[in-house]
Amino acid sequence: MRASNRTTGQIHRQLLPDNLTQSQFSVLEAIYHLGPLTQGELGAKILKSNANLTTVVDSLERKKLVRRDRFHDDRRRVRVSLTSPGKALIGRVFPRHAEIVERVMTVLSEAEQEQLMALLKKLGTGT
Amino acid sequence: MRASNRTTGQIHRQLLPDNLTQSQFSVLEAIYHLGPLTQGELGAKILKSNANLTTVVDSLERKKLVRRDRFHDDRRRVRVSLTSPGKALIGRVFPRHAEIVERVMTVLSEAEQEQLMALLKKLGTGT
DNA sequence: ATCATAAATTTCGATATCGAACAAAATGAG
DNA sequence: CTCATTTTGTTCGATATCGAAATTTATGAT
Repeated sequence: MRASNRTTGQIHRQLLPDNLTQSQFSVLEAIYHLGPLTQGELGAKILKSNANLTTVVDSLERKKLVRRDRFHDDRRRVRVSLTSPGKALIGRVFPRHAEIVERVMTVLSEAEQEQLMALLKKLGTGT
Repeated sequence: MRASNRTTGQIHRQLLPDNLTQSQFSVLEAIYHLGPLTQGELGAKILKSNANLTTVVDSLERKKLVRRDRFHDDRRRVRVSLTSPGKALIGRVFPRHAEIVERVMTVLSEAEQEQLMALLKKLGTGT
């Protein structure tokens, strides 16, 4: 938990000036790199509940950073995509984010990073 | 994050029947094993802000699981200690908790657990 | 003794976050 | 086709959680 807090803490701090929470950032980043996604898909991606996704996407929509559209062929599903301000924002913020993650992780050598990934993968999937 | 979620998720699930959140449990557990602590000390221990500790201790106090006393020699500080129902509850819940952590962690061998601890310690302290 | 500063806690305002209950839409069995 | 079931998302009620401002108490310098 301490390692996790330290890492996400630094990530969160760099998002503050842009008034983004970690979840909001994660949603923007997911769409930025994967293209428009369903709320369900976003939930799976950022490891949050569907109920929570409703709230987070609401807040992003209020800020005009994303747009919601119903699918024509399955009207239960919502397609979440970036607006141009949203695209501009994440395009500006993401590089700094990548730098920070990079910097935090350089506490460990390449080999150690690989080891850590392997161990956490085991622990995370339970296999 | 996935590893952290899986672990804390299982911990949280076992606390649900007793209406305890993870933070509430962490506070009870800390006092149970270390004796009465200050809210500041509790915050440092469970890695949460002082503001948050006020809320968590409030909820535990409402349930009569802990007691708050001001120190006589420094009335700014609050001493948080277990009531007898609190002691009974944590005494009952903790063993199950330990089992679950144990079970989750046995996905990794002893050696792997040591490795993981060492790597996370580095990452967590930034050294 | 007095006052500026520091420390511990609380309050405030804003989101996050979840589980459960609900609504709407799709699907599949007969 | 029709109804039960499943899927997707929303709403509701509760707590967590933080940073910043406020409050109370202690401390140290003069």
